[in-house]
Parts: sequence; C-alpha cells; structure tokens
Amino acid sequence: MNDHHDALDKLIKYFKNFFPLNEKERNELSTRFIERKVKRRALILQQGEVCRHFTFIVKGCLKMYAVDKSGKEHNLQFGAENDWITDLSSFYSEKPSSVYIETMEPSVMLQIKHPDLLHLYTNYHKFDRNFRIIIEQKYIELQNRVLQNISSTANERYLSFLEHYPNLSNRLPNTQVASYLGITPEFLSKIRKDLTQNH
Amino acid sequence: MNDHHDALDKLIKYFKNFFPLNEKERNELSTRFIERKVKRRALILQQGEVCRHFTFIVKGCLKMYAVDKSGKEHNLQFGAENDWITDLSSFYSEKPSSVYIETMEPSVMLQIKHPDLLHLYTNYHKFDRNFRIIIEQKYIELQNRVLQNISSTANERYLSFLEHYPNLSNRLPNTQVASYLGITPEFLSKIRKDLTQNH
DNA sequence: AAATATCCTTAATCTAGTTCAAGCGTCAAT
DNA sequence: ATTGACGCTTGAACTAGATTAAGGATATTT
Repeated sequence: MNDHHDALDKLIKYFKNFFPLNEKERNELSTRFIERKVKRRALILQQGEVCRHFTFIVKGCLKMYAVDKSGKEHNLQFGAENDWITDLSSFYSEKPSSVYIETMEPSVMLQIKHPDLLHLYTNYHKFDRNFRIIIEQKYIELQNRVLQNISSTANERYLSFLEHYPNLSNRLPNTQVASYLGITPEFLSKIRKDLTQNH
Repeated sequence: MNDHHDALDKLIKYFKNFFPLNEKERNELSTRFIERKVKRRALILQQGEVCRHFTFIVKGCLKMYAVDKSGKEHNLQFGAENDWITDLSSFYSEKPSSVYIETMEPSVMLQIKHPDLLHLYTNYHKFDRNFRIIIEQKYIELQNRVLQNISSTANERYLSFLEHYPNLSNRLPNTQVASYLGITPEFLSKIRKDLTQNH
C-alpha cells in the first residue's frame, strides 16, 4: 500500500476508460513504468535533449513550451492529473527536442522509456489500441485549438479556454494562460477587465 | 488491371512506409475500402451530417473547413495524394460534424466505413498499430502549426507554409492559403508583395 | 521579517492585420 | 463573342493586439 502502488492504481484506473487491462497487462505496467516525484519548477525535458520518457501525470501540473529567438516562452500544452505529456516527435525519432517540459506544481508522474513502450506495443495489441485512441482524442483537441486560433479573437479564445479547462484556469497564473493563448499578459489583463465590467 | 486495382495498390504501397501488410491484410483492404471518384468542388462531408468515412486520397486535393456565424470559411486542413482526411471527432462519436470536406480538384479516394475500420482494428493488431503511427505523425504536424499560430507573425507562417507544403502552395489559390493561415486574402497579397520587393 | 522574485494591472504609443470598396485579369459556360 | 464567377491586387480608414514603462500586490526564499 505504498505510493508507487497508489500511482499505478491511478494509471490502471485511467485505462479502464479505454480497453481495460487484464492482469498480465497490469503487471507489465508495474514493471515498465517508473514513478517520479519532483518539486515545483523542475525541468523534465530541456531543449536540445532527447525526450526519453512518455509521461503520465498522477498528480500536479506541467507545461510544455518552446522558446523563440528573442527568448520568449510559448506554451504548447498544459497537462494535469490523468493526462499525458511528452514531446512525441523527439520521443519516437530519438532526436534532440526543440521544447521544454516543466512542472508548475510539485508533481508525481509515471514514466515509461522508449524501448519499454515499444515492448508493450509489440507484445500487446491492447496497448497499440489504447494509445491510438488516446492520441486520436488529443488530435481532436488540438484541431479545435487550431480552429480557434485561425478563426477567433483573443477574447473568444480566452472564454473557450475557461470553458474547456476550468480546473486548469484557476490553478495557473494568467501569464501562463496568456502564453498558451498566444497573447501578452497585458492584453489578457485588459480582456479580463472588460469581461468583469460588461457583465 | 482496372482503376480500383491501381488505387488499392497505392494504399498498399502507402502502408509499406509503416508496418507492411501481409496477404490476408491486403485482401481485407480490397473488400473494406471503396473507391470513389468525384469532380472538382464536390462536398464529401457537410456540417450537420455524421462523417461516415475515413478517406485515403489516391489522387487530387481536398480541404476541410469550418464556417463561422458570419459565414466565413476557415481551412483546418488540406489533403493531397497519400494523405488521409476525415472529421475524426464525428467519425468515431457518430455525432453530426461541425465541418465541411470538399474537393478542390477532381479526386480519387478510397473510403472505409466505421464498422469496417473497427473490424480491421479488432482483428488485426497491425491496423491499430499503423493508424496509431499515422495519427501520431499528424499530431506532431498539428502541434507545429499551433506553435506557429501562437508565436509567429503572418509573414513567418506563410514562409513556413511554403517550406513545408511546396507542392500544395502552387496548387492552391491564395485565398485558400490565407484561410488556412488565419489571415485575409488582402493581407496575404500584401505579404507576397513585400516578399517579392525585398528580395 | 526582510528581501527578492513573480504576478497583475494600467495607460500611452505603436504596429500587424482587418474591413470596405474598387478595379483588373482569367477562365469556364452559354 | 459575352457574360459571369472567381481570384488577385491596391489603397484608405480602422481595430485588435503588442510594446514599453511603471507601480502595487503576492508569494517564496533567506
């Protein structure tokens, strides 16, 4: 009944939303996934490094961001409990990543390495299946975000963010939300002021 | 040696980039995928309709777009030879789609219906595997596009589009490219003028 | 408890991108 | 041959959002 057990239970429970795992598959999880606890502001992945882990978030909150030539950070993705975070491109290609992954709260994760995940894929149809479904869901989310970006104002995008990620929006500093929306913190502040005044 | 055969050959060849299919799997393709030829400006999917097909593009060029309240079209995705186009969300949920899919050239497609694709997934590990990889690649592309959208100017996004999709950019009218980039055709025209003048 | 980051807001100025309107070239259909 | 529909461009006026700079509020660290 130790922490590792708790974390794994959370992952097993998570997979029940898809095609639930049998005992053998659950055992594989427990040997292949490694628990990791980190404090706030820990860098899980740095630009230039190969992304070695596919990460399931048991507790806490992380962000994935790119840094442009002028040094500005741009948040590509947030992740919290029961979500995955990884630089897919670097993870599969085993080439240096162009992004950072960093905790925004003290966090507990379960991580699997490339060869271990390939082992699961190769030997268990169900893992290929479940990860296909997971990525499909994340693809749909991302496509909605693209649509927002090309068709909506910053104001509309902010409202949509509040609607879709209510639990994230009250956990994160607004500077981080602004970076995710692709606007400056100053402009987000203006948007928020307008919203409170006109309602 | 008919056309259907040619189209299927193209799909089989496509799968060689992933985990190549054995004879039984190839046979399944030939019975489950249906060839469809359409002229220019044909609507493959309309808003409000359930997306019934997962579509492989053998020849031609298609776009997927959403229409906002003011009637403006916003291009979410283009697809050409050896690419897939589908409203994933509607296809899997079997709920009405919020987007349109339309040919921009006379096109040849291979389409599979939901139950048939599920049949492939359920009975052949390899299809779950291959479609996982396909979606992962498209996820990475989409993530790069999000990064562009939140961090780059219209000018930079246009240059990046030219670089990544040179074959599409000379096939499409600029109005369509502008809609994909999230800017007006007028502003794209201005960008293009600046580019030719300053180089 | 002080000290230092980090975060949030406001306001003035500036710029990237939109809107509206018009004109022109091209291509497909009658 | 002529008519449209469509695509491309230009310019003037406008607006969403960035930039810069400053001050105050909250946390976090020492």
